[in-house]
Amino acid sequence: MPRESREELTKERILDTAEVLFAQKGYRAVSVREITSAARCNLAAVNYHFGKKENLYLEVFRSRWVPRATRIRESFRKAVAGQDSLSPPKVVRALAQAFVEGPLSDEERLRHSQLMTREMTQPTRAFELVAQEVIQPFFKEFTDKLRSVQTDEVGQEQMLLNTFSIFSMVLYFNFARVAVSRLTGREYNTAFRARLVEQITQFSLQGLGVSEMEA
Amino acid sequence: MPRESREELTKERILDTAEVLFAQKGYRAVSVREITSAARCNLAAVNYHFGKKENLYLEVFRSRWVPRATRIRESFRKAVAGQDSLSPPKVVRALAQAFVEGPLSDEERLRHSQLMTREMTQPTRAFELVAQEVIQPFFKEFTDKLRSVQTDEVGQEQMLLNTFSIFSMVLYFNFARVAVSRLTGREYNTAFRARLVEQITQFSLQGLGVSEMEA
DNA sequence: TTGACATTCAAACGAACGTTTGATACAAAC
DNA sequence: GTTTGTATCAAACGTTCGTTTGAATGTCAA
Repeated sequence: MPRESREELTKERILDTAEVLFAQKGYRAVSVREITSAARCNLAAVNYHFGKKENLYLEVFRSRWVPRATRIRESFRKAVAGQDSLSPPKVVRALAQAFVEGPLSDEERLRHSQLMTREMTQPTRAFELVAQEVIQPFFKEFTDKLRSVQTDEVGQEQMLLNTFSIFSMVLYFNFARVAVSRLTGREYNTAFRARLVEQITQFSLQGLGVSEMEA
Repeated sequence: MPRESREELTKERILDTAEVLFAQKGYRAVSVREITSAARCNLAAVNYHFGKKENLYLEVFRSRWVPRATRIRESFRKAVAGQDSLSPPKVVRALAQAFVEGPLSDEERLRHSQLMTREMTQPTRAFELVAQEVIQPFFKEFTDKLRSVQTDEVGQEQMLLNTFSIFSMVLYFNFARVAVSRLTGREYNTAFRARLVEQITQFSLQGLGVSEMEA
């Protein structure tokens, strides 16, 4: 086997597998043995490639989660850049779409918000990474964009809280699928996701005090 | 020692301790040894009183979480019952207040939403309990109350999604304290909680399409 | 006082955990 | 052909886990 390509393969396989399992069950509930056997490699491979389990968890965020978040962000950026004339409804809808219907597959989306929710409820060393490299810049970009097209003056803190409100819906409708599905009786298929984008967009726009003239 | 009172004491101490630890760290991250030593009792006490660790977790929800949810619900019920004339703003504000400023202490509130968020992201056997005995009836009570004072006709599913939207904010501002505090630079004190109630109320009312004439 | 029952306790059980070790295989460098 | 460095592997390390055991303690009814 070539010296580097095969190393890469195993390492990548471990990262892919670990991300899925960590998202599904959480850090503590996943054993190194479970990861390595699912990734079809030896138990010692984790310690060889990452030193210890905790480093693997961090590397999952660095090499998988952050890039995915970047894809979402770029999806939002392109959506607003592609418009002739921008308006608050368009900006908000672009955000909701980027997260709920965006570039991610459905599995990816679930994994993404599961990992994120975990770090928000019980932050580990990965939270710093998430906050600094993703949440903070993304929040800034969104609020800046929104402020640039909003007519009435809105304070910094008010703007931030509004963003949190919108964000809470986006996150909730992703991570609380079980509860939402159970209570609405609807599955998370394409139609329902489109419905959720509509809900988030409309509710947020009105929440922001914007009349919904244009789509 | 009297035969029953002391049994109660140990059992109750275990439940209190277990709830705090489960909420903070999650089921897997808390060991039986950690619980029993924090509750100042013997390791075997958990298995004697609850059979096994999993049963203890369930009993925490039965004997601690559900009653607390009931207290929140009654706080909401009294708030709307105490009004002379009801209006959507009053109903929504009653909900936000019940959750964010309600009958719970700040620690209790955090514990409560931590446990709930955990069950929503990765449901265990406790989720059925939470869904059946708390979420479903509370959602029904809230939507019924809101529908009774709303002028325009709103469909069942739309109503449910609106409730989810409101609920997502309530939950998010509780469980994502770390992120919210970090990004707003504000601590979760009385003043900020009042600010959050205002945010949730106003955002939701507008989201519901209600003009905010009365407080 | 005696017997039955409830509760606590120290000690140990086997299983699973994260991590380490030393041997082995193999490709590239000399 | 020998050496060097990388990657994989089975096996074992010591620790911690949930659970069990059996003796000890205390309480109350008979």
